[in-house]
Amino acid sequence: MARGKIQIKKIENQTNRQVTYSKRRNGLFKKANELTVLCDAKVSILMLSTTLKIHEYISPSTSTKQMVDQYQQALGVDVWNSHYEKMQEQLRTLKEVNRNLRRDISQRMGESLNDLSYYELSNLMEEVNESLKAIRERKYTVIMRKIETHRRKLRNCEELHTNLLLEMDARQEDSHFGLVDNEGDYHRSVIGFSNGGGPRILALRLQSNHLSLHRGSAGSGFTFPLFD
Amino acid sequence: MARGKIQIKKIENQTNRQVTYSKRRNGLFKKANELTVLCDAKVSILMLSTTLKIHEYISPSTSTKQMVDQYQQALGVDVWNSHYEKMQEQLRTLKEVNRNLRRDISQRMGESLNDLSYYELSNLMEEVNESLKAIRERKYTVIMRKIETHRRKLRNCEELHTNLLLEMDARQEDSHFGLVDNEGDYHRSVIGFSNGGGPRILALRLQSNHLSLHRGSAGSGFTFPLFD
DNA sequence: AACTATTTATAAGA
DNA sequence: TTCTTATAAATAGTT
Repeated sequence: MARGKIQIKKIENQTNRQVTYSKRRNGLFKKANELTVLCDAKVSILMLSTTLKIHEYISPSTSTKQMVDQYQQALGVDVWNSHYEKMQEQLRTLKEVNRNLRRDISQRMGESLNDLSYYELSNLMEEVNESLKAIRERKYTVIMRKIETHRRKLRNCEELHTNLLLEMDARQEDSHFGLVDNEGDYHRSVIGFSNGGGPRILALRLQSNHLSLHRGSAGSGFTFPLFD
Repeated sequence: MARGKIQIKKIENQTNRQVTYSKRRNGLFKKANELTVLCDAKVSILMLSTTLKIHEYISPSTSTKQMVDQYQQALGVDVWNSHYEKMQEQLRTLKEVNRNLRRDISQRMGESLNDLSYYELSNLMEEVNESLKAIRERKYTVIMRKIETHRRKLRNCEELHTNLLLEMDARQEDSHFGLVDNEGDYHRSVIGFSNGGGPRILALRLQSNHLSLHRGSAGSGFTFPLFD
């Protein structure tokens, strides 16, 4: 159309093609806009290049959505159908699965049993019984681990307590000779256990007390009247 | 653009406007097609005139539906379809519910217990135990009803059997006097129990036999070694 | 991105 | 609507 006529066929030179694409795209959009204004029409253009880039023109008075909606209304063709149908199918399936899950769970909870035969009830009972065993076992594991942890904590605290008592005794004995020297030692020893200062000391004493009460009631071999 | 420059603004003369619309529409479509061929691109044009007529151009290698699908996929926006959005929301919710149900059911089956605390395990165990009780109770109800039904059937059959025997005896006795009169009676009495003819009689006998065997092994008070 | 010779589109008229 | 045609606009090839 300028500096020589061209054949309307694919431009093989890639660079050239992209330049032409860009120029003519602008031309097309400009024409579309002129049409929009001159004729009070609505235009929607979607373009997809070989590089898979999308460009669109849409008349200012409308939107692509509106255009497509009007298009499909006029043509009676649901452009969204494929998506829509897939989603509906998904919804149906999910609802079905959901229903089944609810029925299952309900039966496992001992409800909605009226439709089950004797055979099915037997199977269900067997299964629930197995589940109960599994849960009981897991509970047992958890409580055993807890006990072990507590026992270890207790041993640590006892040790701490003993050490503290020894420290106290030693300090009381030493205090007859002089306060200044031993104040340093006192601090260092406490810090060795609690690695903080001031308020921590009170906390330590309370903890130790608390645990020794436990020890008194439980003895060396624990009993668990509430569990199992 | 010819025979005089024009302003790009709405053409007020209606006829003129429609002529221009038609001409420029063709021009636009021609350009779109050239672009399609020259640059191997895909173009979709939707146009809506003031007279509410829809015109479209679509590159031969694609379809409007496909273009719109690709457009929305590329933009990742489905905002323009409220219905679609609602469905997506629904899907999300359902999936979430589903996940929760699965977790719940899984835990009730004694699986996936690792994340549960001791307290939760206790509650779960209590619940499953309650469920087990409910199922056992239901099972008991079902079996009791079955037994009752069987007992009733048995009683009926015994009665039937007795009546049949009596009939047989009576018939044998009567046969000394004449066959014709009593054949009618015989049929009536059998029909009274089986309301069919011929082959049914054999069936009745077998059933009666079958049940009497049961009675022999179970006695008057049933025992159910397999149940509960 | 800018230029420009040339082609193409099209406004107005028929 | 379509054809004609003078002229505006678009653009291919070049820089």
